[in-house]
Amino acid sequence: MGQPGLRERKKQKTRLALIDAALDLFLRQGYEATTVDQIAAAVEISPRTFFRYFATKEDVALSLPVDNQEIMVAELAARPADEPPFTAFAHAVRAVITMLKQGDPADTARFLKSRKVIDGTPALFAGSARRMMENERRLVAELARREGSSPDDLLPHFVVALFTTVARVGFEFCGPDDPDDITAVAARLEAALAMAERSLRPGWDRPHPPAVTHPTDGAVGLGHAAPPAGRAPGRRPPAGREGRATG
Amino acid sequence: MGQPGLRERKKQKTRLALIDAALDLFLRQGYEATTVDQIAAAVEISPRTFFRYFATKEDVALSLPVDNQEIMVAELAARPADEPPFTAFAHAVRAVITMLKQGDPADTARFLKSRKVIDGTPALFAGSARRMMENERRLVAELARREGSSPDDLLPHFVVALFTTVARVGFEFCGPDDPDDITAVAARLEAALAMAERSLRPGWDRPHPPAVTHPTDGAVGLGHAAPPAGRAPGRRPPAGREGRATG
DNA sequence: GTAATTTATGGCAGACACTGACAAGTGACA
DNA sequence: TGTCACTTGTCAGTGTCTGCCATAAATTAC
Repeated sequence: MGQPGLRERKKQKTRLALIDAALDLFLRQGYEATTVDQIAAAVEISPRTFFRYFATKEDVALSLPVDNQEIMVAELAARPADEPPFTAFAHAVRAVITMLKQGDPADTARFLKSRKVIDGTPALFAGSARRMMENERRLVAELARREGSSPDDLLPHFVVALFTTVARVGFEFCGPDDPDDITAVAARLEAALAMAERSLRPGWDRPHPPAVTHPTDGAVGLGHAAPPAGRAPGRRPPAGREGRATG
Repeated sequence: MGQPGLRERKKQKTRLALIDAALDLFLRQGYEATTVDQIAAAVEISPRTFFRYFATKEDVALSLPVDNQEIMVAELAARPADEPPFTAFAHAVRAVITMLKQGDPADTARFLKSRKVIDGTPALFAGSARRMMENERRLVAELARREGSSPDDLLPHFVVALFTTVARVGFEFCGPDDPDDITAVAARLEAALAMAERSLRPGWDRPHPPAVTHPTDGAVGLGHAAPPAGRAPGRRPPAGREGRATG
C-alpha cells in the first residue's frame, strides 16, 4: 500500500516526460512551431495518447503553474479567518514560493522553464491568464465565505482581481532579465506585494462602516460579524463547458 | 470625396453583417458549437472569405471591444500631461462610455450583445483578457512617456495593471443581472472606479519621493526610484507572431 | 499459476480552424 | 470601353482534437 502501484508510477513518469519534452521543444523551436506529433515522438508514444494525458497542447505548458494555483488556493483556505483578505492572499503566494524553494530542484527547474516559455508566448500567456481568471471565481467564493459577505458584492471581486493582478505582475512580468532562479522570482513577487501595500489604504480590503445606508438595515458595520444576508442565489454562469481550446 | 466609394462601403456592410450573424449564432447555440461555415453561410459568403475579414473565429466576437480599446488609448494620449495617471485613465474609459451612449444605437446594441457573448464564453473571456494585456505594453509605454519614467520600472506596470483590473471588473464582471443597456454598464464602471479611488492612497500612482528607504525593502534591487537608468536594452519578446489562436 | 477484469495504448477516420495558390468576378478609373 | 486593382470562390493541405474499436499490459480473482 505504500507504493501507488506500478501503473500509476508509469503514468506519472510519462506525464513528466511529456512536460519536459514539450518545454524543451517549445523553448528551442517555439510553441506554435512545435506539433503534438513531435512531442509524442520525443516520448515515443502515439499522438493519440498525448491527448489522454493533456486535453490540449496548451495544457502541457500550463500544467505546472496550474498545479501551483491549486496549492495557493489550498493555502488560502488554511489561513486564519480573522486575517485581512489581502494579507491572507499574500501569505498564500509566499507559501507557494517557499514550497518551490524547498522542493525537488528538478521541479523548480521545470517550473522556471515553463514560466520562460509562457512569458515568451502570447497564446500561452493568454491561457495562463484565463486560468487565473477562472480561479477568481473560486477565490471570490472563498473570500466571501471567510468574510461572511455575498459573492455578488463588488468588493470581493475587486479584492480578488487586485490580488490576481499583483500576483501576475510579480510572477509573470519579466523585466529586462530572465530570471534563472526562484530567488529572483521571489524577490519580484515581494516587490509587487510591497508596492501594493504601499499603494493601498489600510483596511481597504474590508467592507466600510455604513456611511449613510438604510437605517432599517441592521448596520453591517464592523468586520466579519456581518449578517450573511444571502440574497438571490446568483445566476450560475451557464458555461459548464471546460476550457477547451477550440470548438 | 464625401463617400468612401462603393467597394469600401460594401466591405463595411459585410463586416457588420458577419459580426451580427456571428453574435446571434453565438448567443443562440453557443460559441464553440458555432462553426465558421455557419457564420459564412448566414451572410452568404464563402468560409474562405470569412478569414479575409477576421483572422480568427475569436476575432469576430472581440472586434467591437477591441475597437473600444483603441478609442481608449487615443483618449488617453489626448489627456493633459500633468494629470495623475489613474485620473487620466479614468477619463479615458469614461470617454468610451460617452461615445457609446451618444453614438448609433445599433452600435451600442451590438456592443452589449458582444459583451454578453464574451461574458458567457470562457474562451472569449480569455481572448478578451489577452487583448487587454497586450494593450498593457502600449499603456505602460504611454504612461512612461507621460511621466518621463522608464518602462522597465515596476510602478508603471503596477499602475497599468491596476487600471486594467478596474476596467475589467467594471466592464466585464456581470453580476446577478445581465445588463441590457449601457447605463448599467456605466454605473458599474463608476462603482469600480469609486471603489479604486476609495481603496488607494493619494498619490499612489506617482513615483515616491526618495525620502525614506523602506524598512522592509530587503528585496533584491528592483528599485523603482533609485536607479534611473534602464539597464539592458530589454529583451523585445520575440513573439512577432500576432494572436493566432492555434498553431 | 492461470483466468477474468480493468485500464492504458495505438490506429483510424473525421470534424473543425485556418492557410496558400490560383482562377474568376466586380468596382475604379482613364 | 477597356484596363487595372481588388475582392471573392474553389481547392488542396496542415494541425488540433475527438470518437470508436482492437490490442496489450497491469491488477485482481480464483
